[in-house]
Amino acid sequence: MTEFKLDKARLLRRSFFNRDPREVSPELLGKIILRRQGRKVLAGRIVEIEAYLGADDAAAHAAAGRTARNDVIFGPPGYAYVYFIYGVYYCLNISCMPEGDAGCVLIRALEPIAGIAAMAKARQMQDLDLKSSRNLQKLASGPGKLCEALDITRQHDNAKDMLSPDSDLQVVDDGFKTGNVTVTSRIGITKSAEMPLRYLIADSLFISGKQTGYRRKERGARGKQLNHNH
DNA sequence: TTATAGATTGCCT
DNA sequence: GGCAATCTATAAT
Repeated sequence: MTEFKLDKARLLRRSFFNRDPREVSPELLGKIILRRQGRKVLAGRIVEIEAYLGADDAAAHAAAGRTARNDVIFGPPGYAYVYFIYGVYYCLNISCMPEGDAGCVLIRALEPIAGIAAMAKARQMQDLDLKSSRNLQKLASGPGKLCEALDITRQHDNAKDMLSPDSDLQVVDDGFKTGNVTVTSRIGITKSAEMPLRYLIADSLFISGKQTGYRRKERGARGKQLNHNH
């Protein structure tokens, strides 16, 4: 588990997201999604991200052009794009690129670091032993799971500015440095499935998917280590 | 107006 | 590994 000090956390700058999602993704790993519920603070460190581009990316919601549903992706950077999938779950993205240009990053998995009991309750896991790492790994290790854990819905959170001091849904930096960033192809899509746009902290225990030794090994073998300076 | 696929998850065998 | 759950956008009638 990585440490987290709320008083050291600072909102990311707008310019951070005013770029291509492929540049944003590797740097966004290790940053924190913060949810305020009254006096309570729920937080998770980002350990897995996918980049979605514009017209050139058939898998992206933006590919078919601007609509009421995907409007946020074309808007200014740093805003939450929340969509409903399979009639069951919500997924959280953050808009990238200058206003008018499409691009976003899908937040795919979080390492829970604050408000864990509240997250467990939201996930209907309040009766489980939260000292068990196996159970902690189930809290937010997927795009649908993390939205449930942080109570993120389209109705309440779509088009919300995640860089505003007044927002109850923010992205912050507590100074944590990540290593071991790996890139693989994206999960669960059929179009443009070969593009290497999934970024993850390779040794994190909190990435999405079944937590079996086989899957872990396979993933590591297929992913490419990314060189980057921090 | 009706059909179908989808950036997922958890339960079933 | 298979598949149901169940809403939405978009394609096909």
